[in-house]
Amino acid sequence: MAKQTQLAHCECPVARALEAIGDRWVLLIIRDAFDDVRRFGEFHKRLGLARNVLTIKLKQLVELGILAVQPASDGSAYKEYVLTDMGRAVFPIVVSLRQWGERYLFEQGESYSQLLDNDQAEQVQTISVRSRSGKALNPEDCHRRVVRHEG
Amino acid sequence: MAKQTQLAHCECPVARALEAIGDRWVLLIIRDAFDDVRRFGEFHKRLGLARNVLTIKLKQLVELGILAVQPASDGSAYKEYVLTDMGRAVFPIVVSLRQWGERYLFEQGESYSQLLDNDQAEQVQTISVRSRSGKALNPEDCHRRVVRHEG
DNA sequence: CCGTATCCATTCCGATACTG
DNA sequence: CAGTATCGGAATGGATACGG
Repeated sequence: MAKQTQLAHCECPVARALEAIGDRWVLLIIRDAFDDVRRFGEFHKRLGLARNVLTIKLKQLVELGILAVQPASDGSAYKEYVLTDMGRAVFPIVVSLRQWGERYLFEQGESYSQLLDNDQAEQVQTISVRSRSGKALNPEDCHRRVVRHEG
Repeated sequence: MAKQTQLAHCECPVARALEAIGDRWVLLIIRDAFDDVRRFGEFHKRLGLARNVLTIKLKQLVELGILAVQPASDGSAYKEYVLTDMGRAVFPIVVSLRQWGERYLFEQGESYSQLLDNDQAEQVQTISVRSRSGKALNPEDCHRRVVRHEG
């Protein structure tokens, strides 16, 4: 709790982001939401986590503004959880995690799921950090400076 | 433990990546390593976590191959922890977390640290997912397919 | 200054049972 | 099917004390 408060008020955006979504279940829920999963039971089935935990995580995500609750599209009595713009903006985080995992965490011959674009059915580009001019940047090509947020 | 094993053997690279580095402290240690922090005491001072915890996290990161241990560059008796190529490859993950945090987690007037490139001292590009042809892709423009890892 | 070992509080999570 | 309430075990992390 003390730690959470620290991070949440920290001026490092990385720390704040981790405070919000730096949680295994939360990121996996968002990953599945990108796969168009919307229903409680569907999340539950795919993730295999306890239902009470899922309840809590979904609630957190709604409070954070990452998911929004909608009436079910099929007319059933239940809710659906859909990504907001803020939630959809997590996409590059999930994809960069994915690409790093693909690259370093699989042995020869193991199978894994790849991300393809719908148009060409080709793998997406490997995400990289780029300068305004488009040059790929390594960690040592960058530095940090404190500024004031102007909306 | 049961959960960890599940995720670690899962064929989803996102899940595996989270299993490895989906931990607040771990990612914050890597973030500081990008800031050229190398020493135990320096990590400790900047992160403010308990020393025993730091010991464990550093050991994990070394085992994973994200950090490597070196003799101290200043001739002192102690170790230094430096990023490997695998560790440096985490850069886009940290930067995308940063950009998402900047965008959604700060109020007007709050200050935060920004990432600039050394050459032009301009903010880096906002990270996005792109097709081979360079087109920006939204989550719904993509799909997944299972393949076999060929080195 | 670096790192480890022990102890304890808290948190997290799964299993289960229950409600609508 | 969707969601809540309770409980117990496991893991996490902080404080502290100790050794290199």
